[in-house]
Amino acid sequence: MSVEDGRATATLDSVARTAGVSRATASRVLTGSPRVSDDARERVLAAAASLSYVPNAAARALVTRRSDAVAFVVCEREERFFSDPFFASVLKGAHRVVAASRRQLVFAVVASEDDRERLVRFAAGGHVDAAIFLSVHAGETAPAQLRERGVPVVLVGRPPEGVTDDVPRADTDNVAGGLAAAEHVLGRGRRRLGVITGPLDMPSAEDRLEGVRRAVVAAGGAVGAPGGPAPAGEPSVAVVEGDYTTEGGRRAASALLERVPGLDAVLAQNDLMAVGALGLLRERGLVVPDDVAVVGYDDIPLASAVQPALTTVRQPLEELGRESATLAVALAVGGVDEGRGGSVLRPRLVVRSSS
Amino acid sequence: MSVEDGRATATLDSVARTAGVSRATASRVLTGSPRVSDDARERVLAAAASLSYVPNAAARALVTRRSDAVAFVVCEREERFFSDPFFASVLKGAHRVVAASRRQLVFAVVASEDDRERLVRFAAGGHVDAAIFLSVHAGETAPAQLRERGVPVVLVGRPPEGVTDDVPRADTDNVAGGLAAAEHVLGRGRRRLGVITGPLDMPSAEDRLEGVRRAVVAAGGAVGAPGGPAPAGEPSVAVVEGDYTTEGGRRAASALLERVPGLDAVLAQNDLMAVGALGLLRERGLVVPDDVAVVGYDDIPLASAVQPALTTVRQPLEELGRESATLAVALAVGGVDEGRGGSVLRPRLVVRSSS
DNA sequence: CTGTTAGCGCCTTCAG
DNA sequence: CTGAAGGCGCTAACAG
Repeated sequence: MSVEDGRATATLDSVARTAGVSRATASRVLTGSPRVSDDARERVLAAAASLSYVPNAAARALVTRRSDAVAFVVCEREERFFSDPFFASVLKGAHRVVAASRRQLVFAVVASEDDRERLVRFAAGGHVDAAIFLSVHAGETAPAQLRERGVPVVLVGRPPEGVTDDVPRADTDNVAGGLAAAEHVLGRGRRRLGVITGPLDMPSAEDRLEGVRRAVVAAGGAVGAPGGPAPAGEPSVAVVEGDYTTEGGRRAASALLERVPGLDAVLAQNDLMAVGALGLLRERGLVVPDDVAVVGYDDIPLASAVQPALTTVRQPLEELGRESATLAVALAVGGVDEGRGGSVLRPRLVVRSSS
Repeated sequence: MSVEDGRATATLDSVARTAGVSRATASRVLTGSPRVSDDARERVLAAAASLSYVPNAAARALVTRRSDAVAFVVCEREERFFSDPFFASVLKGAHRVVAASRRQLVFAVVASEDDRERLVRFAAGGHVDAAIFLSVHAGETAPAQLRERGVPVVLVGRPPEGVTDDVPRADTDNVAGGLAAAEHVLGRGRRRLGVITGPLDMPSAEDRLEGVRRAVVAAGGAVGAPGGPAPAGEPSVAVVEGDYTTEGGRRAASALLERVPGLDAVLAQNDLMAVGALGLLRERGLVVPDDVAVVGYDDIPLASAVQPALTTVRQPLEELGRESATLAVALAVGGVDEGRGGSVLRPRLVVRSSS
């Protein structure tokens, strides 16, 4: 500890002075340039330590045009964000990668127009070198605004029409996931399927549903005719929109029960809704899987903890986070997003006792 | 849209030029100074819009020494952070306040030494004007480091010894909370109490336990002698350390059952552990509350959803977030932390059917 | 009300 | 290997 520390924040100049070198040399040491004598390096490091020196990020960013931070932006209200472990897993994967690149992950919630505006100023203003967006709903303008202002953007999941064209993204094959779930129950003789979708303003919901449709059609069934009594043996599908919450799953299951006589399989587009359905079915005196099979989506920890354990379509969530972060870091280095591309991960059906 | 936009990011200078005014005037308009003619204002605004101008945050921060951002730092691994709704509620309250002050809330996880170092550089470097810390464990050095470098710090909850002296904070009265829980069960005739604490490297756990001790002593009981058979009618307390997770609650409840013959009340220091205890007790064939009363802490949504609904000590979580954010914003404006103080909120017992 | 003039702290050529 | 010098984009006095 030097005689006087703290107080006025140390600057590169003060470090250089107490080390007895020029600012340029001090800068070289602190940025890790090799062209410095060991002697000078040592003295600068000592001075910096004794002064608790931390480089002024603003000054540095002004000249380097980099902040060494990456934003992780979730376009949902806090409740949703926290109640669904989906986000936690993706964030975790992203955090790993960003931290490994020695960058700071800053995490923001955009739930209102005000939030959006503020985030754009923050990010486009230079506080982050790239941004990862999750849960992008129809009409979300932030990604486009950032791109327009030169901030590289990565999306997790396929964005709705018109959000941005041709942005790098990390995604899973939702059609394949829906298909796998439906084929599974059809293969076990289920015929009257009910689907509980996510919010339909996100393509992931549509895609998973599309997968189900394909499976049903391939099995010789009709789609979308919820009412009419289908010939025995011919599969049918009814669809109810949910909201990715447990409570929403309950409501949707109830609606399904009302609309589909003989319902024998429920395909929920996330595990939280599947759990809600499980609860409601039990209350109605139906046994899972004997009377009704239930399949979830995501494979969050809860899926294997409930009774009966949930058959579900596992998404590689952490990997999704890692993938998106890897893209973001690459773009942060490269400047704009000439990168394109991205990757599509494969979901995998995990069969447990609910089906 | 002007003929050429995007491309080279717009600067104040380019805005001023296309508006036909000086940089100073443009700056005045953009920072909301009143001393500008309507005419000039209009032209500058138009120019800025047509160029998609966003002020360079680094340049601005360099001169104003403010970033208009506040950090919300949680010192936990991602899992914990997301699995306990406690954090979500506090974050939500903080987000409200920070957003209302037109600042960006940036949220960071510090789970490793690397994370810590990076955060200190990020925050002390000027990317945020203040930092709110949650879940500060013994030995956490980040708050002190930031203070030393001139960044105002606010703590949620009382910090362990030696983390920082005399930092403004928002807290609840944990002794009162523990006391209320214990008095409640004692008042209903329970005599063999078991406490499942949180991690004991945080004072909140110690404080809640202290509250229980006081209640037991006041009721003429002995404390800490888990083994020996106490005279009938004389209350006793056994203590097991938990980790704030559901699974940890199960384990702790099991340990308690083993160590305390005739156990008739479990006081868990958060709801997640109480739920774990509930599950284990049921498996062991014990009926809640007939055989054993269970009391939780926090009052997260799950508490009222489980069967039987959990009696618990409600913490005003969102208010805790609002309080801490209010302090942080005040400090961000005022510069350093001459503020001190902070406030202590009162928890409240919510009686449901588990006791 | 507006333009001119200085830097904020740092990195980076460019000479030595 | 090191020092001197310039400028990143913006705001804040200071004159006009």
